[in-house]
This record gives sequence, structure tokens and C-alpha cells, in this order.
Amino acid sequence: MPRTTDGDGTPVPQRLLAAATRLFAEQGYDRTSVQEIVEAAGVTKGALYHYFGSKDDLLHEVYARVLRVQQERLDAFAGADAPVEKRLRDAAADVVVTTIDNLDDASIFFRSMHHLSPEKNKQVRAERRRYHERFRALIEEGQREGVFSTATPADLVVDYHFGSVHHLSTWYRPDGELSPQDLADHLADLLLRALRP
Amino acid sequence: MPRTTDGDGTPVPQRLLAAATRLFAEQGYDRTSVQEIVEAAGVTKGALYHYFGSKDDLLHEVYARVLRVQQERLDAFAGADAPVEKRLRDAAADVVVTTIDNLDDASIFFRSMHHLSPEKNKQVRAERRRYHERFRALIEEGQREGVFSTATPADLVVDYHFGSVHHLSTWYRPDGELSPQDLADHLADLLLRALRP
DNA sequence: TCACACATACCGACCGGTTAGTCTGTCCCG
DNA sequence: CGGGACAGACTAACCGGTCGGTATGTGTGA
Repeated sequence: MPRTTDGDGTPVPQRLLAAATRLFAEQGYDRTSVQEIVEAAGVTKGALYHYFGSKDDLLHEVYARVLRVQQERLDAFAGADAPVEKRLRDAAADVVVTTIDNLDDASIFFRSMHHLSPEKNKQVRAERRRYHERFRALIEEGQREGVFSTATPADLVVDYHFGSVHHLSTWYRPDGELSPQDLADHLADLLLRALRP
Repeated sequence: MPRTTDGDGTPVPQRLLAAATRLFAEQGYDRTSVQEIVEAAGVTKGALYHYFGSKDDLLHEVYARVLRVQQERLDAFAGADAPVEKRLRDAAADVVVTTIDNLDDASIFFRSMHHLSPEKNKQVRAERRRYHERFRALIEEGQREGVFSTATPADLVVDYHFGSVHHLSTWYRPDGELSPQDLADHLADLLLRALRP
């Protein structure tokens, strides 16, 4: 039997990624030592450097995974067959729900991006931009149709909305009385209300 | 002549604080060494530890300064003699302008808060809450008067707005075509539009 | 079917370098 | 001449990453 899955059923690379995600979110990238990560995953440094090129590489993998998932979901909502108000509302609410579902990823995202090497940072920013642009296109579509106000430039509206989404990890408490879906509905509502002509 | 001001006219503690602020914002708290700070301020470690108890202490001072300034400004705007819509709009726009004026402080704030020791973190959160509550009271006042919609709970609206304000340091580029005041007007407008009954 | 060759997965000691913080001493002002 | 304001050498603790080594599995040719 290959060691890759021993002890626990999940393969070692995934276990390392999961441990790193949790620890990065809890203590920050710089404050998490490679030693801590491998201990949490039940392996040693040899295993980590067998699968990943560097600690930085590990962080990059976390980002790549999140970005991939979010882009896929946005594309699905934005490309649906429905009026633009509904598509925007659904997309805006969905990003809130999935962000809450992965609050660890979110806090890593907005706190640790500058720890990535310049080239990887550039790569992440490029993917991030693609995401924003898809969202912006949705708003511009509604503005052309006349269902959204043109008082504010679309890209500003996008940054306004995502600013608060990114900050969810700072103030949202899962044990509060507001369910993720309720919160998502409220935030999407705020966006749509701000866009009323 | 006391050494306290030599070389440059500004006192050593302030020079240390200014250097630390810039470096923390540029590279993050953990990636900035005490050695770098003292070199940038033109002194040595002896001076730093003469005035500050620890590196953590230095970060806390940065926070304290920002919070004090922002609270004062908010109190002034919120307590003015004007209809609540105008007071909220002015306060919402002002926080954007002053945040842009001190983008370094802002990026430290939202990236490095978790580096503070638990007790200092608690202290900062408490002051932060006071600030949010003053802002929320303004919204609730308008809701009672019937000039703001009650569709969304006031504290959610506050978090929505400040989420994007905190994220200004991520995406706002001072060399862009949008002046700080223009941007502030747009963001305040988005808030007020979302609150229309 | 057995033996040999090789690859993969992982261990853990180790290294060069960095860091926050300390401590002793010096200088200068009142 | 006493004490505040620093200088700067020093230390003890880590940290990311490397590397030689081992155990297990897999493919292949006779």
C-alpha cells in the first residue's frame, strides 16, 4: 500500500492543503511555520517538499482552488436564462453564501495576498480581474437595458459590493442569528436597491 | 541639545511611528524587521526600545492614532446641525476621503489587526465598535424619521459600507482618473441610494 | 514465478540565515 | 554630577529549505 493515504483516508497533498488553509487563516501566513503545517497533517517536511515547491507554493494552491470555484459559479449564474436583475441578484447572493461557506479561504485571501511572490501575485490578480469583469459586464448590461441606474460607473459598483464581501470574514459570526442565506439576500438587496434607476 | 530631535526637526518617537507605518503598509508587519524601522528613522534599536515596549506596541500606536482621528471626524459630522440625510452623506463621504489620505494606515488596519496581542486586539475592537455604533445610530435615526428604508437592518448597512471603505487600499490607485472627492461622492451616493425608501 | 531494476513516498537531522529583545556603556543637558 | 536619551554588540530562539537515506510498490525479462 502506498503511504499516500495511510492513517487517514485522504491523500497527503490534500491533507497538507487543508491544514495549511486552516492555519494560515487562524494565524496568518508568516506566523505559520512549515513545521506546524506538517504536524497538523500528520507527516513531516520531507512529504511537504515532495509535493510542493515551497511554502509560497502552498499558499498559491489555496488561492487557485478558491478562484476556480468562484469563477465557475459566477459563469453559471451570469449565463443563465433569466432577466438581468435576477441574474445579478443571484450571482451577488451566491458569492456571499460561498464566501461564508469558506470563511478561512476568504480571510487568507484578503490578508495574505501580498505574501505571494510577485509573479504569482500577478497571476492571481489577473484571474481576479477576469472575475470582476464578468460581474461588471452584468451590471453594464442592465444599465444599457435601462433597468439599472447609470449614476455610478459599473466598476465602482463592483468594487463596492466585493469590498463588503471580502470583509465578511472580519465581522460575520456563524453563530449569530443571521443565516448565511438571509445575509446574502440582504446584501444582494442592498446592491439592487442602490442600482434602482 | 537633546538627541530627541537631532538630524531632523521631528522628535524621535514620531519619526519611528512614521517609518513603521510606511514599512508595515508596504511589506506587512511580520516582514518588517525592527532593524529596518530604526534604520528608516535614522536611529538604533536602543532608541526604539527606549520609547516603545515592543514591536507590537508600535503597531498598537498606529491603530490608536487612526482611530482617534476618525472618531473625532465622525462625531463632528454626525452632530452637525443638518437633516439626517446630509449628515450621513457627509460622514460617509468623509471617511472615504480621509481613508484615501491615509491609505497606509488603512492597509495596515485591515491586514495586520490579527498581529496584535489578544488584549490590544480587544481594545482596538472596542474602539472600532464605538465608531460603528455612532454610524449606525445615524442610520437608525433616519429610519425612524422615515427618510431611510427599513428593509435592511442598520448594522448590516454599516458593515456593507465599511467593508468597501476598508478595501479601498486594495484597489484604489491615487494616479487614476478619479479624484478622492469624486470617489467619495460616488460611494456615499451608493449608500444613500440603497437607503431610499 | 521469481529476481532484479527502478520509481515513488516519505523521514528526520541538519544548515545558513534572520529576528525580537536585552544589556552595558557613552554622551550631554540641566 | 545625576539621569534621561540614546548606541550597538550580543543572545537565544526559530525558520525555510536541503539532503542522504529507507521502505514500499511496480514493471519486466527469463
